[in-house]
Amino acid sequence: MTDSPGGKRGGKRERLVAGAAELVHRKGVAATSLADIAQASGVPVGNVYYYFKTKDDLLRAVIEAQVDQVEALLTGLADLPGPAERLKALVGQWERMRDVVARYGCPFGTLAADLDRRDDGLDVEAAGPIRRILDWAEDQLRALGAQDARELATTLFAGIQGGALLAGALRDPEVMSTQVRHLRQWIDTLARSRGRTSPNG
Amino acid sequence: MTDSPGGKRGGKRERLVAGAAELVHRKGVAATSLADIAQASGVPVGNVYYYFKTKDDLLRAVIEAQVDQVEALLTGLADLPGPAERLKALVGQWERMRDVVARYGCPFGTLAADLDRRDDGLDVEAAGPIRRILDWAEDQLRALGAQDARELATTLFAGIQGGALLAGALRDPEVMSTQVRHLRQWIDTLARSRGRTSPNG
DNA sequence: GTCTATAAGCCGATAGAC
DNA sequence: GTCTATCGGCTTATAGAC
Repeated sequence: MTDSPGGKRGGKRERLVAGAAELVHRKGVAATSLADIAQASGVPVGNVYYYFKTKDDLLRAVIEAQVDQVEALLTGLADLPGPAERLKALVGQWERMRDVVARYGCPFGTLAADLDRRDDGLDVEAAGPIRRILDWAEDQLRALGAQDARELATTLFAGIQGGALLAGALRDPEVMSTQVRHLRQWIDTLARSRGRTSPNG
Repeated sequence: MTDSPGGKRGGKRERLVAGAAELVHRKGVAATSLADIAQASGVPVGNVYYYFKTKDDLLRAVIEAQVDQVEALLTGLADLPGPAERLKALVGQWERMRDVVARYGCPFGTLAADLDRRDDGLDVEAAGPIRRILDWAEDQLRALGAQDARELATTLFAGIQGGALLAGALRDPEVMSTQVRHLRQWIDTLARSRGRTSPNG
């Protein structure tokens, strides 16, 4: 942030990415203009193109920031003693975000949903954060003794994303909390009786 | 639909609503222009405003069409012998739509997610189809003997919507199918042991 | 590196001929 | 009722002064 002369940037690139991430989350990709982002980031409109060649380039940077964010989250979870604790701490993240989620949805889910209607590469990239969480959850569930870890990870994360979508549509943070509580109980059940294949039964 | 002279309409209104529904599903609300809709519906651009005063008015008609669609679906399910059969037939709908869902998401979920970022009335209206399905599922689960029918309905539909979102993000119809299979098993478990409160355990 | 000014095109919405 | 032509505004992106 504090740059010496000759290479000074003033963190404008970072501010643009952060501003884009927030606006894209709140208004959606198509409804967010570069002018909006520039203004929210305190950067002149035309100057955006010095840091990002196109709007898609800026979106790519937002996705990369999300991937870093997920990576940092999962790294922090690694300290916890067991896979069940780690999985419950993961879903706890959406409990902590419940008010934002109930208003604008899950940042990862909404961005992926926004961009997966495309056909260029950006749709695949936008699924990165989700894919990373699924892979990690699969590892934890396997460590927990689950046979069909991938399917269980999908069901777990589908519960989170579906809960986030319904909480947003109904404008009710309680929906997210209820869903998180159910998923925590399910993880406990799974931890107690290892090797069970049915995620819901 | 078949009009006599003096009041002839040629079904243009219906074609506009159908075209708007399809394009809004595939490209999203903000990315779909009235010109796109008019062209897809075989109606001149300026003529759209004879049938709908604004773009939001047309969106409102799309939502109403979705509500009718949900109502027809649920009415068809009423013939089935028991609540468990009806619930399993409901989730079976997303299995049948799996290819579309894996490409463009669930029509109800994506439209609700698109519009719930707003603050005008349209965000609440867009949640109508989802709310209707939740209410119906709650009734079925209560008939099945569940104590916390509303929470179970939320968990069930969250599983569907989350599965649809993940299937879309990962571009994998199998994700939707796997999720539907899990939910069917869960309904069976629930039907066998009535009164259990935990949806996953 | 930073910023203003503006190009070129698409948007929702309107006016008015037929 | 139907359609063409078009307005004003906003969009992404660029040119070029400083």
